[in-house]
Amino acid sequence: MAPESGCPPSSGQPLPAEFHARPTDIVARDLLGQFLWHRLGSGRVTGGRIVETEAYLGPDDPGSHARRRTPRSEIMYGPPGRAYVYFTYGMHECFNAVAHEPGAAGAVLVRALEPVCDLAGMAERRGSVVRRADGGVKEALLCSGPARLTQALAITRELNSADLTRPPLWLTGGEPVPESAVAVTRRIGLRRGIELPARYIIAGSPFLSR
DNA sequence: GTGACGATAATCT
DNA sequence: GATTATCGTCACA
Repeated sequence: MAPESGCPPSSGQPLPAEFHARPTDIVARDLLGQFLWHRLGSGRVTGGRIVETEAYLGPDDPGSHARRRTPRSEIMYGPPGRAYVYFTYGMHECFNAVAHEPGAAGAVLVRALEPVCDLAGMAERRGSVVRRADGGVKEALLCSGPARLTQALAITRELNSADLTRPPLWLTGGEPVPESAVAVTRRIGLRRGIELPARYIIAGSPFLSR
């Protein structure tokens, strides 16, 4: 699909809540190749194709916010298919999709997108770091990190607990990604639980973090 | 190209 | 009072 040709594309159907009601690591794998969209107050839709995710499990995962059940992590124990947006490092927001089996807890951190719709708006929100000397845009820097993509898509904590099956913040289906294109690594940036292989990427994508 | 470091505030102990 | 699921900048190669 060429960027900006029908944004968002009408072909993709919203992912149903049942998509998220499965083991968290399975959902993290299956979110690769799907689309994340945000309809802004202006009516404009911005978003892209998911190329990198991480699974964060329940109380037994030392790297997960859900290792303790607190007011912040409570949403990870709630119904699958909602947004978990948290604030960290004093300046960054990160977006997760709550995903787990009945009775469990967990969420999938979306770490990187391939930009598809409203690249100009993304560039504006991301600021001078994505601008080239000649005025062009470094597309690989727009959404290549969990805090970068929330900034590019204007996703804030106000969207915490939003229903991801419908606008203004929602997910739609894309072309399935074959196993041969998927790689699994340890998670990034953690102090605890970093050894768990729970980061899923579309190998070789130019839009990954790091 | 790589690696070190400071910014900055919500959340939790 | 300590910690943090990050990023941009700076030094150096």
